[in-house]
Amino acid sequence: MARVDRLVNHRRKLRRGEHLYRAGNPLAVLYAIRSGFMKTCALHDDGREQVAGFHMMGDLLGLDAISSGRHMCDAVALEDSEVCEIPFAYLEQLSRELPSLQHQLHRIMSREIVRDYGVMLLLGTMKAEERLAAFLLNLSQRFAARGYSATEFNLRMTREEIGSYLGLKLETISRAFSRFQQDNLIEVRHKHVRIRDPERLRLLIGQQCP
Amino acid sequence: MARVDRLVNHRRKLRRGEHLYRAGNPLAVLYAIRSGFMKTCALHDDGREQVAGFHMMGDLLGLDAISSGRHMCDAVALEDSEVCEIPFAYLEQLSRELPSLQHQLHRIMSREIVRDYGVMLLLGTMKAEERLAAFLLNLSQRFAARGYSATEFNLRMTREEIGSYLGLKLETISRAFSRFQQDNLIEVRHKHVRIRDPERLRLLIGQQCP
DNA sequence: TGAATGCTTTGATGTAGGTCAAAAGGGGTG
DNA sequence: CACCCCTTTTGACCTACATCAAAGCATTCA
Repeated sequence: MARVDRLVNHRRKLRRGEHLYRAGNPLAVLYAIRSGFMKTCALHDDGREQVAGFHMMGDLLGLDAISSGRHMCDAVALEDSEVCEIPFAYLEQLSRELPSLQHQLHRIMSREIVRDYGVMLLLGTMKAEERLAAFLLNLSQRFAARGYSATEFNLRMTREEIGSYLGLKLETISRAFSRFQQDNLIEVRHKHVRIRDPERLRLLIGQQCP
Repeated sequence: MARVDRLVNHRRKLRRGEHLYRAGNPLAVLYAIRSGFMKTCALHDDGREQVAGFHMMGDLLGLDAISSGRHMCDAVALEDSEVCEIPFAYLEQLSRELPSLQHQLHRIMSREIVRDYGVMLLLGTMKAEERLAAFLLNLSQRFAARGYSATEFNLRMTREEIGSYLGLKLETISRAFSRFQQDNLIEVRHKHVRIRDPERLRLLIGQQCP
């Protein structure tokens, strides 16, 4: 137990806008988010980039770096945040001795793979409003799982970042928000969102494509 | 060594069109492809599905099932194939004793995560012809890594399956193929592809979006 | 071998979302 | 408190891709 404690010993604070790591940085530690809100950005050679995920308390970051020993994306704090640094070599060593820790690590990596499949489905098959609905419900569910309100929260990211994640332009996000508000599905005012009708929002996914 | 051998002891043959596993099946074994060609399909509750990846000799399948203990996608043989079954519990056990095996497993899972980021970029930011070019170059590179020709190969999947993977309709794929052929980038005749100008194909990615 | 079936190509037309533009709202900073 | 800059909203227009349709080819299975 003391050794597991040592695993999560080291803290690091980040100011809003600060990078936790950048593509190309060598892998030394994984990061568990203790508080705050972050995004990861996948980058293409030609300079294009896309938000690959939004991350909050409890999420583990840096798994992309294990394959090559270097990070393959950027991680940026969207608000002041605190992470705890987990030396990867030590994590591997300890997980050899603790089967439950080992299994937990595998489950976390697998969960990330499954999440990615979900994003592919979203990007490959859904229409704009479906994507935004899925995004909002996903956020809602994750806030709820952490003890926050499922129906009322502040967005930490801009419309442009939401758009990047969903493969859409910021104007499209803005229009979709307005439409959801018109239809009494949600209330949006700038970064603040209240979900008024989660059920209809859920229904909206899947009904749009004939 | 003998114990590692035992890990990859069990073979299974699949006929073209046969399912290796389906979403919902409990996780028992992972699968290493020995020969043949497969696709995995992510599914959404509402029945929509999308090809999440194409897999060939040497690829490891089933990692999506570790998180929940059940498979989260379908795996289907696109031609007669042979896989070898790797009992997951035994793999975990053995990797506790063999650090290099453990690390290898982690790298493979991480590589899948990185691959998924690439697909997100493709689906989120690229135009139709860029996607197809990226797809062809990726296939080419993987065939080359396995000792096959990088410039000439047979597609095992239909236009519809390529389209599903790339978030496009089969007609769009067909038109893009025709256009590439006109421009002397490739020769296509049904399933047979010859890449005539890999360099220009590579250049094409990134030039399309202003 | 030949009929059946599934795949592919190509054309004509429609539309969701992108692009461009302008104005308004907020929040951080000096 | 006031300024500046970043973000957001909304409108008008445009384009890439989807959709619909029909014909042409392969592959398969009897």
